[in-house]
Amino acid sequence: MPRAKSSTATTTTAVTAAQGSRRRATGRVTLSDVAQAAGVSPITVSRALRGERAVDAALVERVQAAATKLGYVPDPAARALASQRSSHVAVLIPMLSNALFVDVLEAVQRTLRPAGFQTLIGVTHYDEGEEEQLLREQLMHRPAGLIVTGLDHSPGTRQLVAQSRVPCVHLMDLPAASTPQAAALHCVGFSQREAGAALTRHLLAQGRRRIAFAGAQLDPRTLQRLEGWRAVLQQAGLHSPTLEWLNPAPSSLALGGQMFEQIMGQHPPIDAIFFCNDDLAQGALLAALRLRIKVPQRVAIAGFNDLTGADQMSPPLTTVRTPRAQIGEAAARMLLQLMRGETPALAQVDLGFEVVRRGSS
Amino acid sequence: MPRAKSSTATTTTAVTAAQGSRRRATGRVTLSDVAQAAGVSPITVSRALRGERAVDAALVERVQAAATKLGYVPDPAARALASQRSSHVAVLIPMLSNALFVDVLEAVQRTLRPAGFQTLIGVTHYDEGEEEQLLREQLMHRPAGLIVTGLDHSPGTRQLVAQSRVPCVHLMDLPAASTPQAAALHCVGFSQREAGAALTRHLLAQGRRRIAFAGAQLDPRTLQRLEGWRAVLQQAGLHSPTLEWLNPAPSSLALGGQMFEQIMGQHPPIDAIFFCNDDLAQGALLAALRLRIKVPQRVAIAGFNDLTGADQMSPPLTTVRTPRAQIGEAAARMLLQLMRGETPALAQVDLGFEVVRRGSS
DNA sequence: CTGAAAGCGCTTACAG
DNA sequence: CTGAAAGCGCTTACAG
Repeated sequence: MPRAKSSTATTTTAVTAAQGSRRRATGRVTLSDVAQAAGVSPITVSRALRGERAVDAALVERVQAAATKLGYVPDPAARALASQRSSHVAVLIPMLSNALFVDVLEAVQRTLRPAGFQTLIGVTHYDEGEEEQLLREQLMHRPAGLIVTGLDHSPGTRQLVAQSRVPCVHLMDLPAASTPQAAALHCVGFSQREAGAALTRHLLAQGRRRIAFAGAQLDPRTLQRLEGWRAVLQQAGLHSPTLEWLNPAPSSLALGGQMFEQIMGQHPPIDAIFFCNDDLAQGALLAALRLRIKVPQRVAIAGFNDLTGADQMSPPLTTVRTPRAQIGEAAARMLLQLMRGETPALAQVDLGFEVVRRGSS
Repeated sequence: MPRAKSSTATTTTAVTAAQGSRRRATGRVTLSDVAQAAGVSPITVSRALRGERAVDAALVERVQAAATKLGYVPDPAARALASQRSSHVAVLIPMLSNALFVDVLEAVQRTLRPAGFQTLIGVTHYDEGEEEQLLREQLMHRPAGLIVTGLDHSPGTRQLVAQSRVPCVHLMDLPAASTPQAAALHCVGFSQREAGAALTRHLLAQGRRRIAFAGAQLDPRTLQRLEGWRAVLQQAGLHSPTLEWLNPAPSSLALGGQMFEQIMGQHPPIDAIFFCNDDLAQGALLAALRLRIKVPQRVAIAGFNDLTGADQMSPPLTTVRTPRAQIGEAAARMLLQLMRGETPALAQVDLGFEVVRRGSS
């Protein structure tokens, strides 16, 4: 019952208000409105609607009916203020122009949304400083969870994550060593190093001997593939630093074409090129067409990630298929568990990879 | 001064607390802490920090110094609850796998972030129902602004936007007719119809007479390009329904290849194909290589949007360059104005397009 | 130009 | 299993 501080002027209003549920200035339907309609206290409504157990089943039903009837919609801001936790999940990825991360994101969103979480996307542009700054901003919003790409971050970023105590899952990578602190990390990915090694072994098995590695962006995962390549070639006694072609510019079709042209000018001649990402490799394949260089006869070409178009090229591109959608989904599921306070069966999930042999090698 | 309900046991604590600023249970530095440190009231701190005028310059400085010293970070949830408005901007786009929208988004984020707004991305998958559902969820969060793709939406979506009274800017399109309600819309784009017509005129000018239109996804903007193409061909007396190849599946390289193969089987032969998006056209170019069909000798090929790789193809792809980054930025700027309560000089901004002639036509 | 009061709409302990 | 009280951290009128 509203206690109108009744001057005579306000009496009518007070009576009207007393008839229906009490209306706020904002006109919003609130928890109290639902409580009044259902004949229970607001806190019971809160519990019933959130599916908290320890509420009588009959009451839950009555409350839900009232909520539906009034068209009640919870206010996330009020919820966040009271509970010190929002329904946002912050996701940090390097670049949206790399189709890889679009697929990851799609899977993450598809998993998180039905559970009632909004995704807040931060694009770091492969820049540790920008990542830290983005994280700082996102943490202000008290996200319920965090998904970040990779395991290599600035000390500031690591500290922010730790201090925030927000559950966090890492994507696309696995810790190399099994140190105690590595074991504490939650992550879903595969061994980039192993994948690089496997593709290199494939090229060796095809009889290639002068296998170049062409890398762009030079982010941590690219460098791990490089390491895998290097280890295999060294073991075969076929490694030489002159086989390493590294360019810090972002990966793109055009850059792939340029690198291909450069590498093909090298003597003694290269007989295979492992590009660290499919867009580079596709660019190389297009350049080969322009330059009338036969692939794989003159040179074998392989890419990484099996992005759109890999199978459309002439010849179709040999590459490594990475389970990015599965990684996104598994990471989101693991995060969901962590946010519920549960402990995932496995803190570190290896989803593997697959060398896909096509015509280019 | 904290009024400790002092049992003897808590006395020490109370004294300690009285020395410093009063600490909340959460340990957060609040507006009140800053106020106390600066020797002013919380509301003055609020005003000073938000840069609201009508605060003495000297005070502003003192407040800012105190805030910095204490490491004060405003709580967005509290802010949103009190002001009924968050610092989120919701952005609705059809698909992240279309590179077009990645560029738009990048520009939007780059413009909005420095102004203190977080972007909430919703991917509609070109589905009106999903768009409406996403909008409903995002509106729960009381965004300060809204950016949506295109002008065609379900009645429910339109109503939600109108009822919410949240400032809204539309992307990528312009209203066709100048009805009063069209004039009330805020939008930044270009005429899809005109762009379709211009590209068709280009093909006609090259002497092509049997110009097919190959469209996928069949979203509103694709259909507008189709209309532009149709109008030009009809005027030239060269239109026939059999020239229209429409497929509702999502646009992709692979689909472009398939469509190309189908279209090339048609009699009498087609001498040019206008693909509604570059990925289709690129797929067609790749298929032409496989099938050894000469482009542009046997058939001219044109795309739309000038996406990555268009200039890398053999032959390079003729297409329409669309100013998507500029559109994203201009839309974000316009929204910024609207959110400040200002009226943009122009409610509808036409950023144009450009036919880029390359080797494929 | 500055402040005291009230309130935004929810949830967290604490009782019973 | 249910509820009354207090509080989350800010801003919106309303005064002066």
